[in-house]
Amino acid sequence: MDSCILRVAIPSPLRRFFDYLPPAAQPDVAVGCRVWVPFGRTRQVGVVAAVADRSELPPERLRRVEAVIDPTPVLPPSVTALLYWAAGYYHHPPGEVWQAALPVALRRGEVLRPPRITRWQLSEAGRAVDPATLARAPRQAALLARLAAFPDGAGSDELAGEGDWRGALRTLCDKGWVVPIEGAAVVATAAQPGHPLNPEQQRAVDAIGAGLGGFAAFLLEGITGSGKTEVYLHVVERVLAAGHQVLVLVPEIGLTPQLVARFRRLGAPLALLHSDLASGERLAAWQAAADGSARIVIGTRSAVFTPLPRLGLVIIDEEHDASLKQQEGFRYSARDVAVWRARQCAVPVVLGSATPSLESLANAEAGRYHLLHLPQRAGGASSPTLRVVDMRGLSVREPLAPALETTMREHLQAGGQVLLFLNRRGFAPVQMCGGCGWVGECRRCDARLTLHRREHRLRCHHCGAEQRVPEQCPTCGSSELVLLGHGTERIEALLQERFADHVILRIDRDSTRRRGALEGLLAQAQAGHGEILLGTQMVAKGHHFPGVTLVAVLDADQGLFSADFRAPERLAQLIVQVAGRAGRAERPGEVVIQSRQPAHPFWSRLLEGGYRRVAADELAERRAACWPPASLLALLRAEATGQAAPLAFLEQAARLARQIGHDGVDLMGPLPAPMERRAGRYRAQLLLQATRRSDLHRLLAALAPALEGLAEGRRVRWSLDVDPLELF
DNA sequence: AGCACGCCGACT
DNA sequence: GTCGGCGTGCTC
Repeated sequence: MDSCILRVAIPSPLRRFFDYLPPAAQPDVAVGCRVWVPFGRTRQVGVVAAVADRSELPPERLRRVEAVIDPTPVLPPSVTALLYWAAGYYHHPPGEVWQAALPVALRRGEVLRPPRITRWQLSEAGRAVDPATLARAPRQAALLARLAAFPDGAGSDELAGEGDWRGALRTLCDKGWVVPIEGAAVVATAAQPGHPLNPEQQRAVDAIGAGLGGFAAFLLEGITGSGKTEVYLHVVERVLAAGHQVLVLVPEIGLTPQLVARFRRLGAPLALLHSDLASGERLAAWQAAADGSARIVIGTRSAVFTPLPRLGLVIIDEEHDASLKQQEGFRYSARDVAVWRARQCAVPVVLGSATPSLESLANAEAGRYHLLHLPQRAGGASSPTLRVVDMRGLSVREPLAPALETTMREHLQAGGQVLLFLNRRGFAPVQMCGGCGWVGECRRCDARLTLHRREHRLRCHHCGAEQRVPEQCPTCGSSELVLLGHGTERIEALLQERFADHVILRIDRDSTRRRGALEGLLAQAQAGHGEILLGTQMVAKGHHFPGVTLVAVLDADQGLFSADFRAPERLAQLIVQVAGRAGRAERPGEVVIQSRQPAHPFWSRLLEGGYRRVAADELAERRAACWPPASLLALLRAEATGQAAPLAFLEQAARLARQIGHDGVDLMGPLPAPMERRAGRYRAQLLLQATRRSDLHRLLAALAPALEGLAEGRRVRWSLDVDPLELF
């Protein structure tokens, strides 16, 4: 047989593989190995995706692989198969898909070495240091104290903390108090006993346990505090005992320190994979997963592609969370990829959430997922009560209803903490001239500028642009500038007046910009020092505030009238997740929702039937309106500095689609994006909708490669989003 | 994307 | 006379 052909995935936006001849000295190269290849006038790292015996190209056009980087494949056949599927499903260029599966160090062509990382240990001298001498170096003092708890040395996972902890660590090393040691990337810790299960938890563990050894998908719906994590842990113990690995996907690792800590207590070697790791650490963790030494792998989105030779179970925590979907470039859903992977590897997958996505609920209804329900809070804590406070009749300048203030005082008096939720940061979202009606608008976006009073800036929340706050109206010169609306900064100021004898902690992107500030504020809040906590999105996810007995949603109406068909689902999820912060301990919680639309049916559904009732009604509405999950979407987006180019490209795309034939697929648009101009670029989109997956795929399979050839495509930045979450 | 080629305008 | 703007072509 004549020499074989290597089909290589190369990072480029082109939707195809590239064929090469193997090096003359090495005719056999395995699928999954990285290779250096000449590509155009450059040199690239590619991954062998297939070995063929012939190429569609004439032999004289084939070039030769320059060097084979890996003696054995970095990607096993199972991951290669997963990537083929993902590239096909998302109609994304394979080179970028294969690249997404590799840690950055491997993308650059670095050679794999044994997975060892640096751990740090106190030296003799370090153990003798009197902490008092480090009073003016609090980070060094904190690190020393933490290191004392790890006699065998600690990795950066254990040491990461506030501010420039790496700098502090370097100083300690320079002083000779801390010494680096080379060690395995993952180490086992002492196992600690778990908690006993209640009957529902036990049923869930038994059901999942019965599914081990084959594919099955479980939707674990457990209200906050119902003990989902405990169910995971018990199943994981069984998987570990059978000698298998577990993959745990989480939306953001920073939000799940408690989850990670509890998995750690199982005592099995555990690797974390997330974007905050230095590239060497990430590579070491990836290798530990790939060589099987890490038994538990907890990671964010891209961890779904990690090689796991002994995979026995996949867990997706907070499966409804939008962070599981990549929002740029290769726009994959880590949840959906994970379910496919579990099926391919014949292992069970558990999707956990207190507020499951409508997609997953529909899958459960259709019998594709087994629904496991944890209806009660573990440990007998009672669920919070919800109530809507009518804001009608109250001046728009007043952000707090008197009834809410009264309730706040009651809870504070009883020693409870109060958590106020407002999804709008800054002082005021609009600055307007009382004389002529001028409002501060962003020069680069179709958006208003938010006033940030402390920094004395007008800031655009869409592109980050900043301006000085004008003293007078730039149009008419009037000095009568009024502020409309309330952001967290303004509510904070108001609370400081009305609740002068209480501590107020504001937790939003602005108050936590400094490194370590979030950890500090959270620690303070969780220790019970902050009597009133005020926060945005940030407080809705993950963190527990055991002292909170009252949660109030200050402006819940925003999501009620949005053009986005997912808005009600998101609003319900947000409110239920925020409500879950209350009454975690023995004290029952109370949740107050301020609304100027108290009669809206959404509220009665949520109050009477909880998340499940809202979800059921929304699902019915989606089916009536033929939105997902009753239909399938793909969104073709385009943006450019000029207004016409995106629309022209999409018109051309729509014409192509008609040429190809779009039976079973509706073309909606092209239309300018709801916020047409953002960061100086005009944006437009073409929505494709189908009831059958096969119809949509048939069209996209022909359309996506054809778009690459469009001249209009060179004048815009375009991308294809299969199963889009955001229609903007 | 990343790079090179080629064809037109405004400069030393 | 060139430097450089971006439209176009190509990548096994």
